Amino acid sequence: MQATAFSPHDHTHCISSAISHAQSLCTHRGVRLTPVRQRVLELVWRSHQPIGAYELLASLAKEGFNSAPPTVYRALEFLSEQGLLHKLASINAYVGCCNPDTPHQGHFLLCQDCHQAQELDSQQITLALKLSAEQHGFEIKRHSIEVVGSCQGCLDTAKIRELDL
Amino acid sequence: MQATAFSPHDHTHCISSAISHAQSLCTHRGVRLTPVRQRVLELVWRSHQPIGAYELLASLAKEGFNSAPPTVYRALEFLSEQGLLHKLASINAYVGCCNPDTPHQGHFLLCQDCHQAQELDSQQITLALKLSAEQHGFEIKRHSIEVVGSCQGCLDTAKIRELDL
DNA sequence: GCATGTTATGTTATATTATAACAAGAATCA
DNA sequence: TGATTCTTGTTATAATATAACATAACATGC
Repeated sequence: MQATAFSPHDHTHCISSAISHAQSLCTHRGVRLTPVRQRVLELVWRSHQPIGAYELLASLAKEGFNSAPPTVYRALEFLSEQGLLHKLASINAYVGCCNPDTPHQGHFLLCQDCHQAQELDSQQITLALKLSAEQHGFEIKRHSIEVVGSCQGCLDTAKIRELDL
Repeated sequence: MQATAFSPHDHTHCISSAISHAQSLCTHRGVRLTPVRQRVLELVWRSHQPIGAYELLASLAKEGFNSAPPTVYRALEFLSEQGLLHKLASINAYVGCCNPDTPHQGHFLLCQDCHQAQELDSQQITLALKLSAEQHGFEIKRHSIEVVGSCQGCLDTAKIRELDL
């Protein structure tokens, strides 16, 4: 099985690979991954959960970066435009994108227990949405799907607890 | 074709039928559709677009209702719990639910031109999501889908404008 | 180099959205 | 009627996000 946010993995590797990937992607596109932007992306990846703007801002402040809200919101806007992260509107939090090369929309599983987010890549969902929109003569520009529930790990943990009682 | 938010229709009828529906539903469930709650629901339906909490609050104030934020947020919470409206997280706005009897999740088409919202009811989408979640051992509690784009009417209008040039 | 336009950041203030906490009132019901 | 629960009133504040304008850094053609 592939590595997912919900299963144990070497997250340090995730971060460094995401950053180097972002660097080459930006170079290739002729846009600038400035220090603040890169740092914000690192912080987003470093967090094991979707992270809020003001939490990012606090981290930036500790590290001596400028720490007024526009700083982080601008960085988030840039990273979002470049497809390097997604915003989860239902929880006002941001999460790194695993696959920034191919433009796509965010489909997420959000675990309400461990608060981790797993990005989905389901062509079926995209197709079903497309068909449904077509039936209404609707032209899709972008979309977002946020699924809240419990991930496998947390479900297992809960079951084990029940047995212990 | 059925009536949709994007096609012309007698919206006054929508409102009154939604309210009377809500009334009987609340009676049946033994919960109270108090004056504020009913008025908020009416205002949501009266708006031809998803409407924000503070806009609702301003209307309530004009009508002599109490107009501190908790008033409207409490009403919205109640109505949401009863399935009488949905929140659109991506635009922080609320929209009446067409089908509050059968518990379901919000799937919406949001037109970026006329700002109207159309609720979808696609079993295919729900199924595709369910399958995708199952593959990850994920148990869905709730989900939301928000699709931004252009509705048929606005697309047509745009085409006509092009011809006129 | 350096003038110029463009992009990015700094800074202050404020807008927008939402909730906490506690008091008071109204409905329900034994 | 007293106890209980649900609902609303009220004040304050938290959390999220943007406007507006100044300054700095970079890029580009001359």
